[in-house]
Amino acid sequence: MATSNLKEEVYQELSRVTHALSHPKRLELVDLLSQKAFSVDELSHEINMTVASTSQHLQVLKAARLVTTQREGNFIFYRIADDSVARLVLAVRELGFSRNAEINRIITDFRADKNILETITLDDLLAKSKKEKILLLDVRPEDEYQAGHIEGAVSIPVSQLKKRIGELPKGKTIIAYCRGPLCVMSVEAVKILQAKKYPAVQLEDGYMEWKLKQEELSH
Amino acid sequence: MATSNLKEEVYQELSRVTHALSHPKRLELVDLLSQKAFSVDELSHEINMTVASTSQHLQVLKAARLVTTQREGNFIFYRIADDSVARLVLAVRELGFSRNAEINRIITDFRADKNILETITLDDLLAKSKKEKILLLDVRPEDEYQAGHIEGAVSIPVSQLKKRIGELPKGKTIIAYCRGPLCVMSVEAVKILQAKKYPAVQLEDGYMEWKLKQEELSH
DNA sequence: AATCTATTCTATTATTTTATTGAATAGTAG
DNA sequence: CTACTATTCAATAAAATAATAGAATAGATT
Repeated sequence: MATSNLKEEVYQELSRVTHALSHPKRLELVDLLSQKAFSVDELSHEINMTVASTSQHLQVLKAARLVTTQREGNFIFYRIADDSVARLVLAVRELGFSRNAEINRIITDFRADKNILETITLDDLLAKSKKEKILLLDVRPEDEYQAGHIEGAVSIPVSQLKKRIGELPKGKTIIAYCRGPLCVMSVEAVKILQAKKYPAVQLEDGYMEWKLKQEELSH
Repeated sequence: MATSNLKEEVYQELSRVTHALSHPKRLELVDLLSQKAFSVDELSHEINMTVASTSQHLQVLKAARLVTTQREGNFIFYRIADDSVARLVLAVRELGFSRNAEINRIITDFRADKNILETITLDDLLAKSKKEKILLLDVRPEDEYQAGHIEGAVSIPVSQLKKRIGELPKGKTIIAYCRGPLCVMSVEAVKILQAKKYPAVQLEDGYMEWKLKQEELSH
């Protein structure tokens, strides 16, 4: 009787995962939650939607078991269920970046528009740190830095960079990073740094990309 | 002007990929195409849908650049665009298998129903081959074997197994594999083999899982 | 107990997706 | 050229999804 429903039933279940990730805002939510836990209210501002809509999308992610919730006082904090969820979204992004001409056009246009000359990846980072003295700068909001950051990084949120720029040493190349390739905080930071004649470069990857890579290396 | 549309536009594009994979039949199609190229007609039989519906789903996959087409005579053959697509679907499956209780229930029930006692994974395979003499048996249709198979495997499609069972050596443990964990051909094969007193075990993984693992190892 | 706050739920409307059917198309073979 | 085949397209109806606004809820604070 249960002869060949196996495939149907399992694919049905699996499609709940892909379906949950099939909406752009939900992809964005998972990417955000890869950084740290957020309240619904915070998330709604980040993704620029009403609280009610944000909540709806979070329900979908929760029903697919991609995120979990935890109440803390008045707030309900959403967090990613597992690093494997971040890994899946990363795989989607890499597939898109490597194979989708439209995405490449969007990013190329953006870089041209922002006069971004040089960016480096995590793979380049090690090589660069051997050639010259570098300082790794985390420009995300401080609570994200505290929830986890790339080893050796120093925290100055981009919002405070102008007034705290004196804290930075001269004579080192500053590598600024934020949430990842779709986050513009490091773009902003590099612009500020270069205006003050600091040698600064943007790291394409963010904290979660580094973390996932660390885990891979330890296997 | 293009100040902060970057994220929106890219997530929009990325969601085309996840959206294409958000339907159970389309997941199944991609899994099938991981084995070899198929015509629309063949695929429609495999996934048990009308040719028109199958074609529609294939258009969706094609629009998301997950598959490509090539005409050969009267037929149009669909193939997977890239191994990274198979890798993505594998990641979805692994996430589902590891974290979704419902999927585990479905599979446990299925195994109980079929009296399946022992299955092994690719990781177990090497260890087992050192302990005892084994024969790796590919029970998929022969054209799939010819399109690519696990190194050292011998082909006897499950449909021919009963009459060709004499070709198999006695005294070796037979490890039967097919398209992967959701394919029942190896289940069937093991049942036939055990009925004839051959020591036989089912390999959970299939050809594509092996191939992706090989690629990983070579990096 | 009453109030306040963050989140979720409900109802509604507009939009998108899906399966089905039958017609149209592109290319093959006679 | 004609008939044939595999595939795609087009039209339809049913179902699912999404955004919105406002009501309801659960827990914290007073």
